[in-house]
Amino acid sequence: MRLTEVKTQRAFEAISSQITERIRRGDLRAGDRLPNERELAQAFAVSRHAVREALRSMESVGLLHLRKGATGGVFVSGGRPEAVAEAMRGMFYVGGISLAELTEARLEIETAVLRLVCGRLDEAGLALLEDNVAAAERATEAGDNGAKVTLNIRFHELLATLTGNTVLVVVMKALLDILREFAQRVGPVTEMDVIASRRRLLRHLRAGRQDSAVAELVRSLRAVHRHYLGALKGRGAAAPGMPGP
Amino acid sequence: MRLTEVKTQRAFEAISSQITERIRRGDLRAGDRLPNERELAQAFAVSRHAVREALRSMESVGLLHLRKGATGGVFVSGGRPEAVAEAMRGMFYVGGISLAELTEARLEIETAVLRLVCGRLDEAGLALLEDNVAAAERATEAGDNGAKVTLNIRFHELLATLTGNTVLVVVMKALLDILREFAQRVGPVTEMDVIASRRRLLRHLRAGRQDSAVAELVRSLRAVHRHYLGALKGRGAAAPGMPGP
Amino acid sequence: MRLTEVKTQRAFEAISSQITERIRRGDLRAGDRLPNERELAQAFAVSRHAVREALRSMESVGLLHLRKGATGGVFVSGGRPEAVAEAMRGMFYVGGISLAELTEARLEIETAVLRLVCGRLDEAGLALLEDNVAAAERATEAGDNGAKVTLNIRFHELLATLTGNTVLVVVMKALLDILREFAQRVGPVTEMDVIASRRRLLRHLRAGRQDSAVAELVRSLRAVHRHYLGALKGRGAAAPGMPGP
Amino acid sequence: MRLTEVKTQRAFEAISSQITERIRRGDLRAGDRLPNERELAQAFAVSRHAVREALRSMESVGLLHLRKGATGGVFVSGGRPEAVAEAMRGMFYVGGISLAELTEARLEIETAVLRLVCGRLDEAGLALLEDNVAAAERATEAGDNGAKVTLNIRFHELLATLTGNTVLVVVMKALLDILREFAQRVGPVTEMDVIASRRRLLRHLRAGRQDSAVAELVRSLRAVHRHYLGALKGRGAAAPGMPGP
DNA sequence: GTGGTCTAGACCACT
DNA sequence: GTGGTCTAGACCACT
Repeated sequence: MRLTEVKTQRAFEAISSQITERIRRGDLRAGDRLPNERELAQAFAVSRHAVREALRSMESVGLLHLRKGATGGVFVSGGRPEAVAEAMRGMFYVGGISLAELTEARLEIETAVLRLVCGRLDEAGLALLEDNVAAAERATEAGDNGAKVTLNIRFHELLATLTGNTVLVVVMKALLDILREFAQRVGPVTEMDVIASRRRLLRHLRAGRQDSAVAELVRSLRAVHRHYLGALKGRGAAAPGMPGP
Repeated sequence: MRLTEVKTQRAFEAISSQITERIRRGDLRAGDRLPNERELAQAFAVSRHAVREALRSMESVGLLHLRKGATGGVFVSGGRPEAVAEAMRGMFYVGGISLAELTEARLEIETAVLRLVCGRLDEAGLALLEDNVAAAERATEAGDNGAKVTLNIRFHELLATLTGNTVLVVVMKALLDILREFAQRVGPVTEMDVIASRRRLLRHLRAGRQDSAVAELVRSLRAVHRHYLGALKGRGAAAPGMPGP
Repeated sequence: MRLTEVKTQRAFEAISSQITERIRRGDLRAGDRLPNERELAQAFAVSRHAVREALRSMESVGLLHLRKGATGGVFVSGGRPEAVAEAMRGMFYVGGISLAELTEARLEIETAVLRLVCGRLDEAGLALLEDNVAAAERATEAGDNGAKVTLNIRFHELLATLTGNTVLVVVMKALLDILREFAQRVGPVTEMDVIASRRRLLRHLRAGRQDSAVAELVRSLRAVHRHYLGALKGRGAAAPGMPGP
Repeated sequence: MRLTEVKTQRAFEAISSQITERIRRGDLRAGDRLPNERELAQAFAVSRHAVREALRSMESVGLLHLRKGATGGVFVSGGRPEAVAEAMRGMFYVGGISLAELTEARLEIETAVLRLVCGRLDEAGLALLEDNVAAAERATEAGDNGAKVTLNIRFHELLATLTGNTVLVVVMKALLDILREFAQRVGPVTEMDVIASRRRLLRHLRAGRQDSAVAELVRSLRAVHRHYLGALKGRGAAAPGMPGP
C-alpha cells in the first residue's frame, strides 16, 4: 500500500489557502467583502483566533485588508505594493542579500527602466522629471539634506512610473526602499555633482539620445553605489544588518 | 491649523515593528532564537494572542520561522524568497497588474540578466544550461508536457542563478512563479521550436556573442508571451484573476 | 534581549495628544477656536465619535471648552482651576490620600502662603480679610452655620489670593474643596473661638508680626484639623471614602 | 416667584456625576468593577456613546480605569497622580500661570517639604538622597545631560516622598513635571555647582541643621529659577506656551 | 517544554 | 448596531 507523507497543515494555513484559492480563481475580487470573523470561524469550524491568524498573515502579504467599525469587515485588498518591499527587505536583513547584490540589481533594472522610458516619454513626463531636479537643486542649496535625499529617490521612482509598468514600479520601489536607509545615513555623495548629472540625463532624454542617457545614469549610479559600499566598509562590521540609528 | 491623520497602532503591529527593528539593527540575526511566546507576551505586556499575530505576520513576510515541539521556538529566519513571490502574486491577483505588464517586465529583467550572465559564464554554468535543454528535449519527445514546462521555467531560473545575484534570482522567481500557472494551462507554444531556440542561444553564449544571445532570447520570450496573451484573450474575461483549475 | 512594553495608543488619545501638543507649543492659545467636530474628524481621518471622546477628555482636564449653539464650537480654554481640584479629589476618594495627609499638607502650604502674604499685604488686602471676618461674625451670631462655613473657607482662599500667585491659589482651592465637605458635615469647632483667632491674626498682620501671625494660624488650623480627624474617627470606618449625605 | 436658572446638564455629565457620587459616598471603592458599557447604557437609559464619554472623562481625571480583554471592564481607579499634573499643566499652558508664579510656588512648597523632612529623616532616607547625588555626579562627569536632568528632578521628588505625605508628593510632582521641560531645553545651570550644593544640603540634614538646610535649598532653587526665567526672556516670546522642541 | 488551538467576554471604533 | 481588537487561561500536539 502506498502511503503519502502526512503533512499536518496548521488550522490557519488551511484557512488562508482556502481563501487565497478563491481569490486566485477570481471568485473573490478586490473590494469584495468576506463574512465577518465570527461567521468565518463558524464556517471553517474553528475558533475566531485561528481565523484571525489566517487573516493577519493574508493582510501582511497584501491580499486582504481589515477595517474596523460599523462599515468595517474583511475585504479583498486592492493590492499592497509595500508587501513586496517588506518581503524584499526581509531578504536583505536576514536572507543573505548583500548591499553589493542590491546595488548591482538596481543598476541593471534601472537601466532597463530607462531604456523603456526613452521610447515612451512625452512632454508631461519630462516636465515631471525636470520639476523634481529643480526641487532637488533648491533643497541642495538650502542645505536640507533630508529633502534632498527624498527628492533624489523620488527621481528614480518617477522614472519607473513613467514606464507605465506596475511590476517595474513595485520592484524598483522595493529596492529603493532599502537603499533609502543608506542614503539617509551615509550622507551626500561628494565626489560628483548629482544635479549636473541629472541635467545631462534630461538633455539626453529630450534629444532622444538613449545610449547617452543610459551611460549618464550608469555613471551616476556607480558613483552613488561606490559611496554606499565605501561607507559600509568604513563601519567595519555588518555585512548583514543595516547601520544603526 | 495643521492636523495630521491619526494612525492608531495595533498591539501586534507595535510588537512586530519592535522585533523587526532589532533585526534591522543586527541585534538579532538569522538563526537566533527569540524568547518563547509566553515570555514575549510578558516582556511586551500583552496577551499571548497579540504576540502570536505579530509572529504570524512576520513569518508570512519571511522574517521569522516558528517551529513546534520541545526543540521548537521562534527563530529569526534565514530568508524566505517565496515571500516576495507571494506578495507579487497578490499584486497580480488583486492589485491591477496585468499579464501584459508582467511579461514586459519579465522581458526587460531577463534581458538584463542575460547580459550579466554573458560576462560571468564559465564551463560549469554552460553545462548546467545544456543539461537542462537536453532534459527538456527528452520530455518533449516523450510528450510529457508537465515536465517540459517545469524544465523550461527551470532554464530561466538557471540563467538568473548564474548571475550570482540573489536579488535578481528572487525577482525572476517571483515573476516566473506567476507565469508558471499560465504555462501549465495554456499548453505548449506551437509557432516556434523552443528547443531549437535554446540551442541557438547556448551557441551564442559559448561563442561570447552577447548581442545575438540577447536577440535570440527576446525573440523567444516575445513568442511565448504572445502565446499567453492570446490564450488569455481567447478566454474573453479575466484580465485580473487567473484561469480556474 | 531588551524588549520594551507595548503601549497601544487609542484613537482618541492620538487626537488629544496632537491637539495638546499644539497648545503646548503655543500654536493654539486661550480663546482660539478649533475647527468643528466634523472637520476635525475629517482632518484626523477618524469618526466624529473618536473626536468627541478626545475633546471630552481635554475638556475635563481644562484645556478645551465646548460651547453649544450658533456661536458655539470648540475653544481653547482660558484655564479651569477646578480641574486640579477634581483630580485631587479623585486622589482623596480612591487614591489612598488620608485626611491626616490632607490636613498636614494644608497646614504646611497655608503657612507658606501666609508668610508670602505678610510681605505683600496692603491696606486693600487687609480690608478684604477684615470684611470677611466681620461677615463671619454676623453669620455666627445669626446661627447660620452654612454661611459661616462658607465664609471661613473663603477666608483661607482670600489669603491665597493675596499672594498674587495663581499656583498657590489653585492648590489651596483644591485642598479646601475637599475639606469643605468635612466642615459642612462635622459642624462648628467648639473648643475654640474662631472669630477671636482671626481677629488676633489680623492684628498681627497689620502690625507686621509675621511669626506671631503664623503661630496664630497654625494653632487655629491644628484645632480645626483635630476636630475633623476626631469626627472621622467617631464614625469608625472610612479612612478612604467620605461620610455619606 | 423665585425661579432658578435652568442648567441643562449634558447626558454624559449626569452619568459621570451619578457615578462620582457613588464613589464619593464610598459605595464604590478602588478596584470595584462597574457593569459593562451596554449594561450601563441600559441602566441610565442613554446611548452607549453617552456612557463612553462619561467614562472617558472620569478616566482622564483619574477616577476610573478601563481595561480591555476577558478580565477587562470598567474599574474604579486606585488613583492617578498624573491627573493632577495634567490639570496643572493645562493651567500653565492656557490658564495664565506664569513661569515666575510656578517657580515661586515651588520654592515655597519645597521649603515646607524640606522642613517636614528634617523632622522625619532616618538613615535609609538619607542613603536614598546620597545615592541620588552620587548618580547625578557620575552623569555630570560622563556629560550625560539627559540623565543628569532626570536625576536632579528625582532628587526633589525624593524629598517630597520622604515627607510620607501623598498630597505633597502629588503637588510637587505636578510642578516638577512642568519644570522638567524647561530643564531639558534650557540646559545645565552654569553659574553654580549643583552637586556641591546638594552635598552641603545633605551635610546639614545629617547634622540636623534645619535652617541651614533650608537656606542652602533656597539659594540653589533661586539660581535654577533665575536660569529658567533668563532663558525664557532670551527667547523673547512665549510667556504662555513652552519653548518649542 | 513549546507552539498550536480554543473559549468567553470585554473594550474600541465606525456609521 | 456591528465588527475589529485584545485579554486570560486552558488544553492539545509535537519533539
